[in-house]
Amino acid sequence: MSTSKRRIDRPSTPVHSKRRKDTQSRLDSFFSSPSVSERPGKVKADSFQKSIAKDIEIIDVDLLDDDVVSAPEHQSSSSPKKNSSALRPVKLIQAGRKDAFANVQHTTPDYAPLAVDPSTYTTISMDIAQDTLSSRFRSAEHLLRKVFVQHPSYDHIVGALLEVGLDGLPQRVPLTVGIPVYPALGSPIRSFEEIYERLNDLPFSAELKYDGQRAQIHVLRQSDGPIDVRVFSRHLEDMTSKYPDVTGLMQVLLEIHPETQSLILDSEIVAIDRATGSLKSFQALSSRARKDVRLEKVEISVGVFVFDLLYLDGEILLDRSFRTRRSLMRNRFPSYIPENELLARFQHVDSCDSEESQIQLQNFWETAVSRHDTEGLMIKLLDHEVCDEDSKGKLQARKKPLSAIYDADKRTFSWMKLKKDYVSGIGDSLDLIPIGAWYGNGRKVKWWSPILLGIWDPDQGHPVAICKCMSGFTDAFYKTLSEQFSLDDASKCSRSRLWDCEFGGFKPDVYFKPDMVWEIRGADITLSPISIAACHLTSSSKGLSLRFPRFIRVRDDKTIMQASDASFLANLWKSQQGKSKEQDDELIDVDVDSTSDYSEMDDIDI
DNA sequence: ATTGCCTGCCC
DNA sequence: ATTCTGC
DNA sequence: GCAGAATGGGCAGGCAAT
Repeated sequence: MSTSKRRIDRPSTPVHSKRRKDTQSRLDSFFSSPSVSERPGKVKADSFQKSIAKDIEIIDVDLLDDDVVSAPEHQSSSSPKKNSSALRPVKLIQAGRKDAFANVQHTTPDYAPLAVDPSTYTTISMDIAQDTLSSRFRSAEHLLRKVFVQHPSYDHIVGALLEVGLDGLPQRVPLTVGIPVYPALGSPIRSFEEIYERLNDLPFSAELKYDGQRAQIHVLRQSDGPIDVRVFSRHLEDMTSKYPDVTGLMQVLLEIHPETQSLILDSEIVAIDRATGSLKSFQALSSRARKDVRLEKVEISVGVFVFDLLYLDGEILLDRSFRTRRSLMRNRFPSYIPENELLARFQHVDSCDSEESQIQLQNFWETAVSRHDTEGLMIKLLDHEVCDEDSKGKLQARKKPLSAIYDADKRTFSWMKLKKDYVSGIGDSLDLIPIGAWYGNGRKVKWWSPILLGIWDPDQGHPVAICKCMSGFTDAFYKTLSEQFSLDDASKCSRSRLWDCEFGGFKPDVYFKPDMVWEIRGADITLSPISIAACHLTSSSKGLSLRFPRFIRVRDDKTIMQASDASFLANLWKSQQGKSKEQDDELIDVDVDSTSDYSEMDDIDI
């Protein structure tokens, strides 16, 4: 077995190839970026965030398993000492240890390209004191991660690493138009109080949070004229062929702005009604065709609601403050509706800055809550926090100052999402009956998970399945539940359908005796292909279900006959239909009766 | 051709 | 997506 | 505070069975 072959160039690692999508090759070929190797990549782009070690595994386990693991001539044939030095990095990697990555990285420059000496690993490890080593590992890992989230190409990174090592890496592999950046994310919060706690009076912007699809749009004017556009999803999938209407929009936009060479925008693509301009549901958007869509074939029009600018004409803007990036974006690229009706619209997200006034902010939130076509607000810190000299040394143990950079791949509190359905008293809360369950997996093997829930049908006098639920339960609750509904007690739980219920398309492993009521929260009511709940009350005779269902609490005070019923559900659904602006007043007739509990409509204080 | 089932991706 | 748990 | 795990509804697309 040859030890000299660099397995980096092999098409894939057998062990890991199955689930890996061919993202890398597409990234590398786009805009004729300088591909380092011709390898048809098999690297899953987002695995870095799961564990750096697991990704480098692709590069280096390849190396190692050829050169070390499956090279018995290097080891004794029978019982190789499990911790023999040459195997150490492999072990670390297999154990998912992050420092394994750094270990490998540090040794990378020592690889002779065609002849790897496995002992290199430990030689280096042994020479350096453990703490020095681990701190070096940490900073190496940190640097690599930072480079990776702005330019997720292993080919480029490994190539640069072999040439210039860690130090020159950021300059060698910078953010590049055509290579997607891992998007910045927002942390969930549940009140304005929490905003002020976190931001402590620093100015922020509140943006409407639209219910669409995240899109990072790259635009590059090529030297010979044509304008290249790429659209990437939140997980960096290339969606360009799904959105010819967005591509077309960006091309005309650059025709209007002949001075512009290149840019990267962050945005939400939202389905819109072409006639009225009102927003359509997420479900409408997701019914669009996804592959090789032709502009004339587009059936659902969209608006591109832009909210950030990451790159402009050769300048990387990630480290600028949000205020700077935003004003650059707004001033340079005003909202625009193309004449060609087939093209997407270019719009800025609606927003209200905290500097305007408390009243305006309050109104903004209330508007967001009342219209049913938005999810809530995104709160974004506008400026980097500055630590003044006085407080520097002496004052309290300060937290790290907040920054308003574009923090690729991070869920920070400089971006917060305040969704209506997080806030108690707002959003859809249902009282549902557990009527069945499935056997759990993994850490939930000992318990029932998910649980099947039903509404109450007063006409038939039995529950009707509406959705499954697996979120919001504590381990302790699961335990209790497994005792309350045990197959040992056939009066409560059974493999066969002993109790009168309708299940629609749901086929649980076990059935529960309808016996209790739980409060379940969700974001939206959906028209469901498998639920038959309230199906006689919907236009399409499809049933209704719940988006993002999660358990809130047991309703000991309710019997199953007091659970939410079909008409309550149907009213919720109707009230959320077609409600863009003010036009929904006639429809709202949700009876706030005994079946629901709206008692705790706590206003949120601003 | 049509239907059903599974995967992969969106949220 | 949401949530809980363990480091 | 963060990563990891388990799994929600629902769509298009692809493939196999009818």
